[in-house]
Amino acid sequence: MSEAGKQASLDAEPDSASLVLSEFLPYRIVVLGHLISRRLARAYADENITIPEWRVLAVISQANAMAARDVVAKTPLDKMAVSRAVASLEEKRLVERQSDPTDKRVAALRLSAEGRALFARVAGLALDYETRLLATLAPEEQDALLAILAKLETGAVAVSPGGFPAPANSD
Amino acid sequence: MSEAGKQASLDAEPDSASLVLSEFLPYRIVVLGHLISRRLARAYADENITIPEWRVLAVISQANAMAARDVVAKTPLDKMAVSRAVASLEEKRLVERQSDPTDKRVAALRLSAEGRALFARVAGLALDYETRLLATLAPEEQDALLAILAKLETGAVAVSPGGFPAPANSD
DNA sequence: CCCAGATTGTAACATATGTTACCAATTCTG
DNA sequence: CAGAATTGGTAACATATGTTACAATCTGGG
Repeated sequence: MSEAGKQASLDAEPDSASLVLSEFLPYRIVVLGHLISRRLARAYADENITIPEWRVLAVISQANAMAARDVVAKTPLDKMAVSRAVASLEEKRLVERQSDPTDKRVAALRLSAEGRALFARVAGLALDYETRLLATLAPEEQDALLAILAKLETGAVAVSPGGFPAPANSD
Repeated sequence: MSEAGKQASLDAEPDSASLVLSEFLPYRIVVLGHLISRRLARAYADENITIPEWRVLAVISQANAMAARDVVAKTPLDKMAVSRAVASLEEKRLVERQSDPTDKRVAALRLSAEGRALFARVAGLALDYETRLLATLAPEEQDALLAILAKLETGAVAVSPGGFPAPANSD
């Protein structure tokens, strides 16, 4: 009932094109991401803000004012996540919301003075972390990383496991 | 009450070393990770397994049998996550658990035939995705990426935002 | 004008993940 | 061989995240 001794022997190497998790590139990138994310979270844990909140702060800080939908556009957060983060930031008096008279659905979001101060503090730590992280790489590697990241950011969206080119809903 | 016109003007570039989220390296890596994670999830969504479950399958598949604690060691999942994933996999008859007579706390985990088959299917898609993703890079870049990843994996653990060298609890 | 979409944001629920505490089994120490 | 300390695993709760549905606008034809 079998070809040449090809039964599932207990110690044989797996013949289905082996996938070893620890060497699987996408997995390694994902895990690295989690790791970095957790390290960074320490920089704002003291300030009592979450990751989505931090992202919202960072994006708003780049403009004088911005609608929630713009935060959605500039961020991997969906609108519900932004809604929650903004609500929380507003309670903490870090963000102020001023409703737009010409379109009552929208409200302009801007950082309060405290919000700006908090952001500055955290940004300092974050940039410091970035510097330290980059310092573990050789200068050529740092350049290479930027180029590679840019390509992967594009590629990861375009490419799909099945082979089909990315279902309409393109994150 | 001030040096040369250094007040916070509304349109001035932020003088606290500006952090632009979209150019912030750790952020980019984290987001790329999420993106890849979601793409990959499509490969097993059809098979109705979650990410932790997939990881457990992948790790177990590399050995004939393995205790839950070993999965914890080889994975970024904590023991609770592994416990849940294993429970679910057992219900789906993808993993079998055989308690160890010499140490009744431990149970050997191994893939069922169906588990092995499912893993092979998904691994195929996953490896395919990896290939496609890598194909967006030039050959030198592919090599560079591996080297860089290795360094960052080490570096991200060692380095902390504050400057202090990594609190005991080292993920 | 006014109605058929689209857009912006939130409520309310379902899942998933993290945290703490704990039990049972084992090992260590004298 | 008693405790005491450690280890493997899970229960039970708290929190976070994802999903669906919807209310309140707004917009663009006829």
